[in-house]
Amino acid sequence: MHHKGSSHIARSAPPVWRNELPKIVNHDQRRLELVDATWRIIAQHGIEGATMREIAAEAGFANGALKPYFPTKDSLITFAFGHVFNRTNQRIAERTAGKVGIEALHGFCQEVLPLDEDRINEARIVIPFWQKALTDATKTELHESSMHQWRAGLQVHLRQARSRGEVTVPIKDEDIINQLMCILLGAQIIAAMSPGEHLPAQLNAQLDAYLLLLDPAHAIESR
Amino acid sequence: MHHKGSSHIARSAPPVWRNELPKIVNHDQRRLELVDATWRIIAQHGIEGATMREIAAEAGFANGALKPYFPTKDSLITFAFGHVFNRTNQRIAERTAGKVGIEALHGFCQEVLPLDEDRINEARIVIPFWQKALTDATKTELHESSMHQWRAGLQVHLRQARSRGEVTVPIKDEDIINQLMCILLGAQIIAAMSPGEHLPAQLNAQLDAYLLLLDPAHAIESR
DNA sequence: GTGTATTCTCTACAACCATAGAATAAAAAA
DNA sequence: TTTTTTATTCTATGGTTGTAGAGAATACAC
Repeated sequence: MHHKGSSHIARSAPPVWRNELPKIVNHDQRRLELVDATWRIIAQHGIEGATMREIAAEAGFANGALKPYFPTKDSLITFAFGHVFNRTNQRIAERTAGKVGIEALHGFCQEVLPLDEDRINEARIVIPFWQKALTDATKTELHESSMHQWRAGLQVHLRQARSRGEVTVPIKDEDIINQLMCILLGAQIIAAMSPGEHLPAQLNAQLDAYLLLLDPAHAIESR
Repeated sequence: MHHKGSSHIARSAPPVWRNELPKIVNHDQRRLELVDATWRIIAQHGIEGATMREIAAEAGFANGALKPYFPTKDSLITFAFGHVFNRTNQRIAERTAGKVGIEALHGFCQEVLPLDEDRINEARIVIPFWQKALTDATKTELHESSMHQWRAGLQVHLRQARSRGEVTVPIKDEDIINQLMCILLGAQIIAAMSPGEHLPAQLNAQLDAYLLLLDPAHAIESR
């Protein structure tokens, strides 16, 4: 009935109850494989096409093989969304490590903007997530915590940029952060809806132009 | 089998074939009522809860009563989305009539930003539409034509603002328009996901701050 | 090889959906 | 009133979904 894998942390220690139990597959790794298949299905056929059967087939299994790892569909989807968020946040952390001010802001945004196929797919997955979060309380929490995390990160970098004189514009930090959040989320929609029309170069130019706006003195000089 | 109502234009002229046919309900008006019920259902229970039965019940009818007016669910949903778009665009047209330059840009954006409950609900409906458009070709067309229409409108107002000296910043029009589009779409997401946290005053301040950025000389003066 | 715990496949089922169409009600016309 | 046309309800159907669980297949220990 119960499966032996923990929900998040791989317990490699063998159970001491009775003698050795052979444990063939790593449950947590399998979960990641399934999430990866889910990710592929959603990116390709949208969330409507992400049925348990489709996901199982994409992962190379039959209908009921998912249950020991995700007892319900909702648990799978929630886990998948969380995983995409975590991956994005990890990329952000790596990219901004050791950077400060405008450079950190720039790196942060570049890791969210849909500049390559992977991140365009992420955007295609995030949109169904927003839709789900609109009606599901637990997913709303996940979403809000992520958004607050991003805002906090942007806030730190923005303060540093201000103290370094890289941002001189007389606008409240709150408004700048809101603008940045909107630009990031809006770009995800635009690029997810019509990729090909909005190439990486355009998104980059748009971001650079905005960051340049934050130091008008410099912007005027560079005219 | 066939219903007599035209798809868009109310034909009040009685058919001359045979004798007078009594036509009790205005089909086009009924269609709008049904779209309104659909709108309410989606805003309240999300697109997942928008089943034919729910929509019919919300409109005060039984299950099969919708068919003479919308032969299929897809036709209803598509028509509903189109109607929301049209309503937004009409509001924009009214708001920007007789205005030019920055003032027109400001009015345009204010009619899209989710500043009141109606427009927050519109945002809640647009998100499922994006998700549908991701996999449905005809809806993608509807979306893209709308986005191009918005871009064209913004372009006109931006050019006027430039020629009036209200926008002096050395950034390509294309980039500014992209930024505005992202701000508008992003704000829809943010406000739809967590209304209450992002009040109209905040969104207004954010928009004003951005438009002020477009004329740095003026922004610096006002420091 | 034999036994055992595990993993997966396969079938089944109940719920729900969009849709179709017959049956019924209503309302105007004669 | 009676007839005719329209409008709506109601029931039925085929398909799809998530979930459950029995059984076969698998891999390890002895």
